[in-house]
Amino acid sequence: MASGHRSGVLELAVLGLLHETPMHGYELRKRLNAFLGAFRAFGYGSLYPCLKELLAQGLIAEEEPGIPGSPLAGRRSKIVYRLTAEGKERLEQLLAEPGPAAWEDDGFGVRFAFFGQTRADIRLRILEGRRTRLEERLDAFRAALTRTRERVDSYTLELQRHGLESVEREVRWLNELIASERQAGGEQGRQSPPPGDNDTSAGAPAS
Amino acid sequence: MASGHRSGVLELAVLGLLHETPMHGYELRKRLNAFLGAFRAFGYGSLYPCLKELLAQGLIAEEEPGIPGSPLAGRRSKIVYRLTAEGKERLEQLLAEPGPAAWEDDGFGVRFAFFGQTRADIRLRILEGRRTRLEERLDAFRAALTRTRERVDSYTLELQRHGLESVEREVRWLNELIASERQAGGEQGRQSPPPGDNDTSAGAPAS
DNA sequence: GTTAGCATGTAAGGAGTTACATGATTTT
DNA sequence: AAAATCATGTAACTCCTTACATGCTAAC
Repeated sequence: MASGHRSGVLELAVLGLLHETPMHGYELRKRLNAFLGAFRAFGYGSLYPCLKELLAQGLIAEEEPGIPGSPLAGRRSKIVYRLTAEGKERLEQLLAEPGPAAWEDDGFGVRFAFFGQTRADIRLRILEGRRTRLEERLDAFRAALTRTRERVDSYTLELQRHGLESVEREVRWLNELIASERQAGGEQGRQSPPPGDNDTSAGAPAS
Repeated sequence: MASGHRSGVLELAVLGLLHETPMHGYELRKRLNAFLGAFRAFGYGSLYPCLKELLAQGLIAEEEPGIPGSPLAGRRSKIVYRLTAEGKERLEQLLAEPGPAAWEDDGFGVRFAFFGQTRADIRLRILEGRRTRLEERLDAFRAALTRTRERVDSYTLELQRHGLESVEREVRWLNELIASERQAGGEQGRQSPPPGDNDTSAGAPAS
């Protein structure tokens, strides 16, 4: 009920960033766009309504200023948000959520960006899901190429060739990532690193 | 007035495909998705409303069956659409339209796919616009990378690295295309091939 | 004669975008 | 004190997706 018009990339990204540290909207947006960088960008018109609803759902809360009862209780012009306990739960659920959401371009991108907060077995599942998705695309695509071979002009063909190569390239990238995840996961005990928060030297691939 | 809720990728793609040959919706959708292949896909829920409105605007028309006054005048179950003269005009206008629409991911993709129907000078302008757009992205991106360098974990970094490389790769691709356009354009007279319809051996890049 | 897939559509709604409006703070 | 830019928001709209509904036609 109560019209949820939220779910998707933005919610996840906001929760994920606020998990690292509390922030106000303006800064959040900058970090967001730096973070998602090449593949997505949001404006305030998307961000603020999203914050509003996350607040209504109790997933985030306005940070209380240091001294309660101080004369600063009036409207401060910065509103700092932090993740609540429920928000943290929701974040974990979203990051681990199986199914299409995690393989599509955007959904995969955000989830990958937060891999540092994700269990090793789930990381692997997401990487493999993404690869399968891309390989399906490649098949459909190659089939279409062979079928229509003769009937398209060279520009169309060139576009498809370039698209194909891009996807192939991403598959190779995924293969490397998967290999290095498997290695890291197989070496020591099992999956899932100890729930002490990860530092910067996590299990990510060597350059 | 009269609520135009059409403009963007689909309209252009439909007009472009119908320019090549008349078709009914079902087939159009298949061709569409084969054509745009890697980077976009549409469902009937998008296509049919689009056809409806293009029809209302007079940009496309239902094909008359061969024999007028024949007993087949009742509802045929296939509705074949063709491009009208106004539709062709609109198509040319859309393909040549300057500004952001032609540099963004989708807008550029469709326009490039129809380069065979586009004047040489416009092709070059679009390619260069796209390149500029991507280079802006690269700058903003590299700046963000340097600023946040130390504060992100290795997965985030890896994602950004991969994103950066993808964009760089597309820039190189564009550079090759631009070079080969310049060469082809500079060799004979000037820009814009004679307005006799182009055959398949157009000026596209060598593999 | 019934499944499979061709063919056409509609209603509801999701996920943002664009353009606008406005106040607070810092810089010059 | 003017200009820049930080900071927060809303209303309207766009463009597409999902789920549904329906009939036709060819194959088995």
